[in-house]
Amino acid sequence: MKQIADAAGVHRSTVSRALDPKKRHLVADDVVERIVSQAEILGYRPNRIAANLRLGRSDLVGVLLPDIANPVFAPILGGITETLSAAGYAPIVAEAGNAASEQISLVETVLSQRVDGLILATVSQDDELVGFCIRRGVPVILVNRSEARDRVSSVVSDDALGMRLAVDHLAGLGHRRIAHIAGPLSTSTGTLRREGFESAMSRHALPGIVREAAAYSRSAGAEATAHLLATSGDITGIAAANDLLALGVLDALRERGLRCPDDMSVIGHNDMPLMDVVSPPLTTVRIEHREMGRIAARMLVDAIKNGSTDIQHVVLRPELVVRSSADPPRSTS
Amino acid sequence: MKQIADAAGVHRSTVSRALDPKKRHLVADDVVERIVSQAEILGYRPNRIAANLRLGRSDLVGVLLPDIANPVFAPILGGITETLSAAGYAPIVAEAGNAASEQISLVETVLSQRVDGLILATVSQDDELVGFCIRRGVPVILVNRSEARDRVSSVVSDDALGMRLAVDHLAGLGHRRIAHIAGPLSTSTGTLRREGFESAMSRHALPGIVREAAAYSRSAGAEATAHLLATSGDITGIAAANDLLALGVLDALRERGLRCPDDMSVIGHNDMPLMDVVSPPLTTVRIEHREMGRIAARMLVDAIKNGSTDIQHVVLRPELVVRSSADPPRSTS
DNA sequence: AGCGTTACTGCAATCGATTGCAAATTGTCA
DNA sequence: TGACAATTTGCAATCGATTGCAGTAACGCT
Repeated sequence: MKQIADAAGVHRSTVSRALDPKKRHLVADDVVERIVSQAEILGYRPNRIAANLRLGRSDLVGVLLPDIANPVFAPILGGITETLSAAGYAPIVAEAGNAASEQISLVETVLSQRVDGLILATVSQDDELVGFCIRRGVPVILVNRSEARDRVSSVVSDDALGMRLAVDHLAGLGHRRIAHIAGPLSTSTGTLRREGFESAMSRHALPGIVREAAAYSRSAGAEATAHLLATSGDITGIAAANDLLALGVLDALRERGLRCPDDMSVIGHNDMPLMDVVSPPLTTVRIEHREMGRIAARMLVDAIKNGSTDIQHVVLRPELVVRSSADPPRSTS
Repeated sequence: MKQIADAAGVHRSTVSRALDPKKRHLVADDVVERIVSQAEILGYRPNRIAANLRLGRSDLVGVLLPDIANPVFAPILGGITETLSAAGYAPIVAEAGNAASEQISLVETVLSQRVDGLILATVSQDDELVGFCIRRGVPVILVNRSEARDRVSSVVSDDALGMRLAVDHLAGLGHRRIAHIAGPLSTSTGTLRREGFESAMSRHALPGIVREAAAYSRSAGAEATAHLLATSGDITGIAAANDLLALGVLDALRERGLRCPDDMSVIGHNDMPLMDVVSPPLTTVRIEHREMGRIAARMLVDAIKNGSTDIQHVVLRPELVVRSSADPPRSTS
């Protein structure tokens, strides 16, 4: 920059102004042109670090995901990066383990990069992480999962509606004995979907059977299903809180020699990639994850730029995707 | 930091030294203690941006992926983030489109964040991106795909071996008419796997039938398969360059009323997540993507820290995973 | 006592931008 | 012609660390 100033015969500050679109009007046109062409010649690249030091920002946003390999989070991350980079920000991704203490130290690390904001996809219902970030004064947006207390903005799917779609579909097919494989109740999705299941069931005046899985994973889903089948034998339909759990249900059924949908109808949640190609193609509740990421990123950028502290909750509308894993119950019933 | 200096009654530079483990020995023990405790009290957080400005670095690494939603890249990214954050670096992820021009401008954006290095998972065989980065003097590591010219380090899978495993398996089952759905030949994986296919076939003294898909996608795989079936009718086995392509093959077979593996054996490549649960469970070639990401990150960190410019190519050993999509051909042959 | 070490600590420059304030130049109007 | 306004440009401080160099004090040794 100094070189440009010398080459153009002006002061560094003039160069700075000439190169900033918002300040360019302060500089005479011919000087601007001289500076710009010199910058071109010298191959000038502004040093964002220096500018950011001065401006007290970093143009960086931290994104915390529970598990990068989980196909649900890939589209979310995609939507986030897309929107963020369009707004001139760059996402720093971090993969959080399970232990809360670990998470805090992970956030410490991310924060040490001086991120301007944070998008969390990891929070549990009552997460100390949120309080931690608030105390640090870092703008935070929750995505996919929300927290019980209303301390920060979030963008999530309408979990209650999603479960209602699933239950209504099963009930509409004629199922009466319907069970729910719940996700970890420490997560908002786990709790909200379970509540959604129960209220939807009671609208049909049906009793709901619920079994909580230890985690959002295939193996946990299989295990929960095994317990379920051992306890309540006459179930004909299962609404899982999550596609991964639904796959676990399928695993458990297969192991017991039961067929889906013939012996048992199964509905998932999320419509992860490839759910149309599993066997049987999974009827599930679709959530627009990519859009979720986009909105979250947009809200965060807004919060950073305008310093707006008002919290708002965006709730996306899920949609039932009917494939082949749910059929009417066998006529024997 | 100035506050700490005042509170402890020393100069800022002393504080800096006391807080840096590598320089702490230059400061008297009691002073260190005073400074550390004051830092604690004042809740001091070092400003990495300032330090990095001075040190001319950013502790940031750019990661370019062709498509975040593609399940193959999620584990790679996972391995990268894991290793990077352990080394004190943070990954900035960017999703590259297809157009090369777009990619360059994307890299410009990433580079404007002053990243210390770059990991590219996007390159084509002869990619101007690589030259661009070299000219800019940014350390680069290629992952998953390599380039034809040997200008930078890379970590990839042994594509030739992978295809040989697939072909040997099919041939071992008794198949004689085997086709290959190749990936885009502009990518190293496309070319190398095709070459691997052909040389493996000739080892068995079999003629190889090859059809190139327009992209690594299900629809492109289905399309290529449709062409293939229309042209050469007596094929009994297909080795796809990629699981996504293999899923496309399955789609095309289904549409024609052909069953897998009864009418046609299919082998994929990559062993993406969920390939065990599709119908039929896919026999495929497993690649340790997460490990690939780890190694790439480690190599990049090494290149950044030691400024080592020597290029090296790490080649990972793939492994055949036998599931249910490949059986002996029907006895009619 | 005198001299050379060693151990600390302070000073001030530096990294590369941004920006409020002041100065210089030119233009405008009465 | 003089006063005042508008337009440009320069000056220098600032963001928050790092570090080479120099200076001081304490210590050891003969």
